[in-house]
Amino acid sequence: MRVLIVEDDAKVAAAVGRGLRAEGIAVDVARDGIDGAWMATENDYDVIVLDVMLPGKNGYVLCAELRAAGDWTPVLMLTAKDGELDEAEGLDTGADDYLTKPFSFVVLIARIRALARRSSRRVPAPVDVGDLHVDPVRRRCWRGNSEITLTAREFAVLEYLVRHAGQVIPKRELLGGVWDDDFAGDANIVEVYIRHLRRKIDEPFGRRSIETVRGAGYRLSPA
Amino acid sequence: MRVLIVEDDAKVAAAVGRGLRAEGIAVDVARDGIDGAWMATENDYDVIVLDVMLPGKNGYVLCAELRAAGDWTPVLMLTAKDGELDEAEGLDTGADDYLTKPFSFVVLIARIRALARRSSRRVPAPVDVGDLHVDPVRRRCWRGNSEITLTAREFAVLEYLVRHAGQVIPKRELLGGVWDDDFAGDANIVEVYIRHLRRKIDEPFGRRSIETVRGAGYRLSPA
DNA sequence: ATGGACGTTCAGCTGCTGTTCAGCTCACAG
DNA sequence: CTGTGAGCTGAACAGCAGCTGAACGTCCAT
Repeated sequence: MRVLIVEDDAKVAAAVGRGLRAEGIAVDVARDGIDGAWMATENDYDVIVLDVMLPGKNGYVLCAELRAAGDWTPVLMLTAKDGELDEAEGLDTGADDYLTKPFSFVVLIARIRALARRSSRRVPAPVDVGDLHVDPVRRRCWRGNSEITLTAREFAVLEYLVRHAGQVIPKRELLGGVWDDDFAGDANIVEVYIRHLRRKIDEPFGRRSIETVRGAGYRLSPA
Repeated sequence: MRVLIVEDDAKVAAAVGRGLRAEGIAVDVARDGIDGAWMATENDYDVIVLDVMLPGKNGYVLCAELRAAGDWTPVLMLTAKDGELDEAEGLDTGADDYLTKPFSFVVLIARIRALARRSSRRVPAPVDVGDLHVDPVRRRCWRGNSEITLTAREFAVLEYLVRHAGQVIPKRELLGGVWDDDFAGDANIVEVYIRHLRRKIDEPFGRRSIETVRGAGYRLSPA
């Protein structure tokens, strides 16, 4: 899952970002409305979290622009304090949900998940690749009848692979799709997680469903 | 991915070129508008990075000419300093994005990738030439029912041939299209890869689909 | 404070793959 | 028929992409 946060308050942005990342969600942060608009159009997010009060371009305007451009990515609007802005107004510009500060983390995450699940275009439904069964909503995964325990990041990688089953996914794409855009580290991290996944979903079952395509990337096959 | 940079400042061009190549992107550099126009029309790029201030022919004019000629390769315009040129003007002549100097490398690369991604959505379809089936997305290839394993470079060469099936492709064009344009090595490398491909996709099947056109190049035929 | 779970980094290893090279074949011109 | 150069071919080699186990640091629950 990939989320864009448009928030000028660095503290809030950092805190929310950390929290979501701990949940295995890839987070990009934009600090003003201009950047936010650009990132929203250039990338594919599951949910966009919009602060209402923004330098450059306020949240309502930004949201309305996205909708006008045909972008229906679910938007969660953050209002600075209760009553400051009319909820109805927020919903009218095309936001799908709103939340008033201060909010609890748990609620924020729950709402983000709900929005991601609700959006009909995406594929929140469980996916099968051969006898591998992945349920993004419940964050659980089975090979045949045996349930497999995965960490947040492992699940995120597997989910990405499953959603593009059969295709070759370049390492860079995995990095961009599962980790943050500004992830500075070594691309080797992808290999490490592929290793973890293989050890959990393939080796115990004598399978080899995650293939390496040298010089190109990885491919999840039903094999 | 292949990028053309039209930039008269040798320092900037060199730095950007080095950086992009380190990212695995093939880079060609033109030093003025005239050269840039010629290279842009002669080769097929994923993205063109245009400096606005250019000797010979400025970036806006060059971009407008490309568009007029039906070339819709994504263009990223570089303006020397903020406000020097109107962003709207840049976008109006057909540029897809702009960036003001000085810019950060990370941003430049991100924007280039974004532009390439946006346009690359149109070419992922599998191609058939006779009973040879090539699927670029899955990076797989079949002759009839038998799957053929190819290395990254072999696949790149075959993909190029398949996309221009029936045409005679000069060795130089293959070198330019599959390798980096300023590839320093021996052109014999093309012959070597043609040999590899023949051994994999023709000889085991008693075919001769890659023909040599002496003095001209190679041609992939459905035979 | 302690211990564990998790994400990330690191260094060494392995085998594949891209490239070079030298000698060969063969088509074509004279 | 013969010379020439374009193209063919197998082998050799160096570099690096990918694999792997382990160590490290951080966060969290106990």
